[in-house]
This record gives sequence, C-alpha cells and structure tokens, in this order.
Amino acid sequence: MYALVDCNNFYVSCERLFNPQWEKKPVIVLSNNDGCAVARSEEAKAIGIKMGAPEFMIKDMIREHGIVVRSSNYTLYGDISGRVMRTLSTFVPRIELYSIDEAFLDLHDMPHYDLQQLALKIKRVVGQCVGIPVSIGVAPTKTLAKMANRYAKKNMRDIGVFYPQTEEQMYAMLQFTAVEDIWGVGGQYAAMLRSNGFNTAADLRNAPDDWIRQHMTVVGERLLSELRGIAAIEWEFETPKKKNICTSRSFGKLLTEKKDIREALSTYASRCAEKLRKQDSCCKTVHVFLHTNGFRTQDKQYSVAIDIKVERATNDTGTIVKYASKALDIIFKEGFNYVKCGCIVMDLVPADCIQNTLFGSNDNTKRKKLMKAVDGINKATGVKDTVRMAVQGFSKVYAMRCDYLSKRFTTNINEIKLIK
DNA sequence: TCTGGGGTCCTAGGACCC
DNA sequence: TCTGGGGTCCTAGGACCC
Repeated sequence: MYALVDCNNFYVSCERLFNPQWEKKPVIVLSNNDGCAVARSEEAKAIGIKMGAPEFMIKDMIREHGIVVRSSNYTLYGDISGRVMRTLSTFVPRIELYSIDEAFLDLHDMPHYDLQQLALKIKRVVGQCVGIPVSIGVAPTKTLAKMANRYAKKNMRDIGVFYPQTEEQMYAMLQFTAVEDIWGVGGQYAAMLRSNGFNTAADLRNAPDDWIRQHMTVVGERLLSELRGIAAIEWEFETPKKKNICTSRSFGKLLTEKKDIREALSTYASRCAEKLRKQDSCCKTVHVFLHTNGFRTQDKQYSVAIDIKVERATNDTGTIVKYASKALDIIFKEGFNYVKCGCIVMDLVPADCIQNTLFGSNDNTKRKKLMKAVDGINKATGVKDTVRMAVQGFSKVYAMRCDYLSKRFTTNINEIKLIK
C-alpha cells in the first residue's frame, strides 16, 4: 500500500505559520517576480482567484476582498518542507520525496487493518510538530493514492484522510474523479479522452488496452494498470541525480544592455555550477537562452538559444561562467527589450570519472579546493553570492521584483520572529 | 507597467552505418 | 514501372508533473 501525503496550500500554510492572524483570511502567494498566484488559501479560492492568475489582472479582487499577498520565499518553504519530511520519516521505513510539499510513504509492512488509523495519526503529529495541515490518501498504487488524496481534500475536509477499503468506496472515488484530474492526464489527453466518451476515471479504467496504447503510448498503458490497482510506477527511494540543471529568471524590468544581461547570466551560470557540485556532477554542455517578452505585442521579438560543448567536463564556476558569457556574445543582438535569460547545464557525468583532455594541464586540484571554499563560505553565511565572480557585479539591475517578501524566519538569525 | 521556474519521459524521424 | 534490409544514435517536439 502507498500513502500520498500532500501539504494543503503549502506556501500559504508556511506563511500562516508565522502570521497566525492570517488564518481564515484569503491569502495568496505569488510566483517569482510577483508574477502569478501560485498558491491560494481556501478563502482565496472561494473568492475566485484562479491558479496562475497574473497579479496585475486580479488587483481589483485583491483590494476589494482584502486578500493578503506574499512573494515567494523559497528559503522558508524549503526549510519547512524538510521538517515535514523528517516528521513523516519517523512513521515508516521508507519514504519517497516527490516534491516540495508531497511524499509517498511505503506502507507495505504495516498491519493492513490499521492504515486508516495510522494515516490519521500521521496527520495529527505533523500538525502538532510542524504546524502544517496535510491530507493523506491511501491506496494500492501511486496513481490511486494521489486520487484518494484529492478525494480526501474535496469530500472529507474535516478528516483529511481517505482510504477506500471496499469496492463501493473505490468505485465512488473513480466515478468522482474526472479524467483531467487523474495524475498523468493533462489538458491534451483529457480533451482527447472526453471526445471519445471517457469522462471519469471509472470510464477510463474499463477502456480497451490496445486503444489506449495507440492513443496514449506506454504512458497510457501504465496509467490503466495503476487505475486497476496493479502498481506500474516504481518506488524511487533515493533521489536520482538530475540529468539537466537549469537556472533562469525573468528580469525585474526589461533589459536592453548586454552588460546587465551578462551580470544576470553569470549569476545563473554560477548557480548551475553550485548545483552541479552539490550532486557531484560535471557537465559537458552549457546551454544559454535569451528572449524578449512575447506578451508585449508592441515590441520586436527575438528568441535565441545556443549549446556550447565544453572541452573537458566541468563543475567549476569560473569555467561555466566563461562559457555562458561566450555564448551571450554570440547570441546577443542590440535593439531588443529582453525579459529573460537562463543557463542549462547538460550531458552530466559523475565528477569522479572525467575524461581528461589530450593536451594541456589536467591538474585542477587548486580549483577544486577553491570551489569547496567558496561553497563553504556561501553556505555558512546563508547568502549564495557572498563570494562571487567579478563579472556578476553588484548592480543587480536585473533583480526580481518581490514586494511582499516575508522574513526567513527559520534559517537566518537576523530574521527570526520577535515575540516582544 | 505588470504574465514563474525547473524538471522528466516518450516518440518520430533523420543521419549514419554495414 | 521498377530503387534492400536492418540496425543505432541523436534531436526536436510533445506530453506530463509540481
């Protein structure tokens, strides 16, 4: 059996943790750059704030209803997430971290009759120890556990837990779940399924295998199996290493100057290098992209990307920043209002088996030590660019907007909550 | 004025090989 | 009129997730 534990309106719940006066009030959290609403309290949903609604388009609603608005504070959410996950780990032998606010728990060795009680207990303890409300779904496959979780949220709000134990309960859940609300079915497949008469998970469960195979490939085949209670999606207990690592941001304002974009890009490239070192990988390709704002129809548009193969797989900040900078020199064109750029490091290989180059010095012991020192200092200060490449600069003209940012209550000594 | 960021998997089709 | 068979590797694009 699987349990899927999902934190309710996670970012909003994190914000409320340190501002309990926002309980029962409509609260939303915005995406980077204060762009769109990405988390909404139940009250905000009730008012009609849609997922992904651009902030500037819901200004009136925000004012009228006195909605509390927050900028994204990933430092805070990441720390609270860690606390939730550690608490969950105390209940079961194995846990799969699925996202910042979700985890699958392995219940296979738990006494079968007790699972409902166990789920209730987990929910209660997470509430007591961390203060974050969660919902829990229990079922024989991951897809059904996700579905049970959603059912708990929608239909059993006060209990917050759902474990379909009879055929009738299972059928009620499948019947209740529209195809577009199934994990793994997005907008495209949902439209295709509905136009062929499959409207709910109950319909889909009975779909002919070969038809599904033909229209939804092997992904659909697995989905069908999962709906029928036979697990087709495996556990992933240890987080696999990333195959690509991307750092990109929209700029806080439109940029036209190459030097400003270079500062931004260098910062993103150096962040990529850090992430590489964190998972002990090196990259063989640096990919850089840059584009204008497609929403601004009055502007000339330009969107461009380039791959650069590196001579020798690397995770050295200076080297990756240099390649990214070279890429920018190739793709940048004067005369455009740029809105976003990013760096993606690709073709990752383990750091301990790097192919040396035939010519030139392959001894980079000093650079490795330097990077280790840089990472150490930046970690100790809690500020990622305490030590940075000169080219990253100090102007920060590209910096994101975040007008409603909370303190980093749990990770920065200068920002802890004052009681009195 | 103002519209997020970071990933994965799968397939079809082209390039290339013998 | 008629133009082989079989295989691998790579990439772009589409679908999905949070």
